[in-house]
Amino acid sequence: MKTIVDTDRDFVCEIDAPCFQLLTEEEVALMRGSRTQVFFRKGENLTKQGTFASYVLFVIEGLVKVYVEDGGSRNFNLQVVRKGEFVGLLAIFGESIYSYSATALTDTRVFLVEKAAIIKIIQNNGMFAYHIVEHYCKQTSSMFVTLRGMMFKQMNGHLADTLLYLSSGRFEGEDVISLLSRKEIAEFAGISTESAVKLLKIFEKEEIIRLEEKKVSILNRDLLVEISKRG
Amino acid sequence: MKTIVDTDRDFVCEIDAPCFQLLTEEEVALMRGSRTQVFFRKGENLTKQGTFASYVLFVIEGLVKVYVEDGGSRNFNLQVVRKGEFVGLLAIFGESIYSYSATALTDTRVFLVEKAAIIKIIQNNGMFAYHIVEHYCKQTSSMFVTLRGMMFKQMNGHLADTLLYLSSGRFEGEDVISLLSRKEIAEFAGISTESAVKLLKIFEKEEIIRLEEKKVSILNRDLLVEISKRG
DNA sequence: ATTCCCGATTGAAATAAATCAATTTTTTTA
DNA sequence: TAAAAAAATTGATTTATTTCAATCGGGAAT
Repeated sequence: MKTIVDTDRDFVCEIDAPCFQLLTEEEVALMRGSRTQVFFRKGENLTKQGTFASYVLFVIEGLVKVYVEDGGSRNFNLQVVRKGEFVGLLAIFGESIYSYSATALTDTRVFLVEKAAIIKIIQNNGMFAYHIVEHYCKQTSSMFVTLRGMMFKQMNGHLADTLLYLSSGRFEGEDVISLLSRKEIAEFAGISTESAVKLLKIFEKEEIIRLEEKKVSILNRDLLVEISKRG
Repeated sequence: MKTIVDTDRDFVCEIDAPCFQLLTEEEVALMRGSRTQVFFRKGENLTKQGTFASYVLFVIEGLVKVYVEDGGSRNFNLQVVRKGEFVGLLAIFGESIYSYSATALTDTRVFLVEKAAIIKIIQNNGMFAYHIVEHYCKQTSSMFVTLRGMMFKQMNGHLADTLLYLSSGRFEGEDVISLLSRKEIAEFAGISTESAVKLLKIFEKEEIIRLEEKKVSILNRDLLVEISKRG
């Protein structure tokens, strides 16, 4: 991990995320004092599940895969985080242990904010806290959706959900799927790599998707939605 | 659902939950103006997944089962909520749709707080917001644990986790398991009722638990923890 | 260019758990 | 109290999906 401290540029100029507009000058100063810019190369870990979390990460540039591990070799990929979003915000409270691991899917630029600074600002600035609460709500909501999906659907549905998620507008046209190996796609769907490979072929045969190398093009989104709904 | 409005008693006297101590008189007044007391009989629904959520529920007395549904007949039970805890707080933001259903395991007394009142107080009172954030952190953390469990463990581990959770100190000695049917226990473990029944028998034979009618006594908690860890 | 290695692919076998079907027990209702 | 309904139990069967084993292919290193 290469740490490149950047004290010259102005914090507020860099960060135009909505929630930072809410800070007073005092709070900006507090955060400026406690943040550090860091680069992560593709494949490097931003957080590691179970390790002590003393800071929160805010993504400035790049894509990050968030996943949970079973300790052994199995992972389950939860989401792809992009610029303007936090990683590790959960660890602010309670045990200060990261609940999940995160690795860079592309070269990624983040800044680290001391937990203490975030906590202080949350306590002092209701509007900022409100945005943090909003973040949690969304995260938790999406966890509910994920959990329900995992509990009630089977392979077809899981893979359909994965393809829909990874090809959604959320990533502003970036081709996230092409950044992933078959194994990683399988880990998003929560199925074995072999199952993912076979099922992708089946989807291709049914003209739901087109496969070219690592690229996966969605040919029939409606049908994917249908498969997702059926479960 | 029987709605019993109770405007006589004093809000603050009733509610000694930590987060309400943080409110200013103004805020208490705001909340007092927008809350309604309601009784739910055992088995009644406090929230129904997918319905519009205009208020948040705060449990004053009783036990509530929170679960997600698949639309059909299958449920997955997430947690048991007790007095002093919120239900439906998630719906404050975003779509205002309950992400989960909740039903009373015992006769339950709650009060309903208008979403708008909660939002206003969060925005104005950083310390209160901080507590709400804490609530979300805990909820999300436990979702991560649940999700990891569901993804990586199998039946034994699921049932062990369920028994450990339901017999934990969290419920102050209340015998939660006895309130549940076999089907409901299975729904906590995320396995079929038949599997739960068979596995409970096996645990009994291995002297990990004792079964008497609906009562389940934990004889060997360490072994359950071991089974939970093994997965 | 050739070898090596890792990821992708494919089919066959194994397996965990669900479903099904039948019976017993418990609870509710009349 | 008897009858009916619901829940629990049990064993047999089915099924979805994983695991295993073997092969293929493309890029990196030599």
